[in-house]
Amino acid sequence: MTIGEAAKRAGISAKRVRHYEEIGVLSKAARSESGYRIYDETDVHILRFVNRARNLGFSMAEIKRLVGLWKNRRRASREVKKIAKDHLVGLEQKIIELQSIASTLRHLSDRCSGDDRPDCPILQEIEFSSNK
Amino acid sequence: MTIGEAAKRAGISAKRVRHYEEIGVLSKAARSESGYRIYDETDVHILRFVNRARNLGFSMAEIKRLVGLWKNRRRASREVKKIAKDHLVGLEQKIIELQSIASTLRHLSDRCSGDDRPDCPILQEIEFSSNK
DNA sequence: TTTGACCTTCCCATGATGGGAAGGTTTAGA
DNA sequence: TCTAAACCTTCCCATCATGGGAAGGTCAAA
Repeated sequence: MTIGEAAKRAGISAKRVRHYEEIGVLSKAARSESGYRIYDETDVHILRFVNRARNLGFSMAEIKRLVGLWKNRRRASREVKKIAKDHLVGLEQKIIELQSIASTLRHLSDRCSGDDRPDCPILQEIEFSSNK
Repeated sequence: MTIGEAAKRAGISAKRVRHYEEIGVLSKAARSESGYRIYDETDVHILRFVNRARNLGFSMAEIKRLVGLWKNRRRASREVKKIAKDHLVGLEQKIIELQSIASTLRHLSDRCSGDDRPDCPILQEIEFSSNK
């Protein structure tokens, strides 16, 4: 099938499929006589896998490794778990950071009248708070 | 003072200061005869403000507006509060999304032995889960 | 045969920086 | 006074994952 068909079946854009080939997540596609890329069910399967991993927030570098491990039936599950765990740790840190920021903003926002008056604790606190 | 001094006092890099000028967060700096940018205390003050807003996760577009409002003593606090609230809503959505992803990953990770065996629920679930 | 819907490669843009090159300026010390 | 270090300048490239679009070739149906 053509790139457009494969992309549609995987639920992503053809642009992305070419990109995934370029960065090595997908191996180079076979070509028709006229130069069109040719895909089969296995490729669609991989593309779906990539898309789902992406929805779990994995970076393309991580996904590249995951696809490699996924193709290899003899890999140790340890490797996969390590990638997932590392990713999870990063996520958890990010969540804590965002929660801290959100909490600060809620505090500031609550104390701002938010009307026609110019007085604004939000600006004042951004202005005078310590860095970080 | 020179750009290096101003940057140091604000706790950021000189690169960033030039960048902030380029995107209009900072107005164009005066120049010495030899073409060096010249800064004063007010500029350092603004740079610190920008850096703090950045630490609160505001985008440069939002910061640009905040700096504008901050300079204007007659602005309505409503405007500032709206920017902060909008930002907060975005943050909260992001947090929920990351928490959902983290929860899925924890679940997957817990069920993977993570040893020499090849069986790996993580890959299996990424493979067969529905999209999104 | 024409037309429209594909496909190809290539370049540019995003956001907020950092890196580094090539070249000019200033400052401090020998 | 000369020189070397430590600044400064602009300009271009890279990040990351993706979209937009141009210019041009291919294919399938009418």
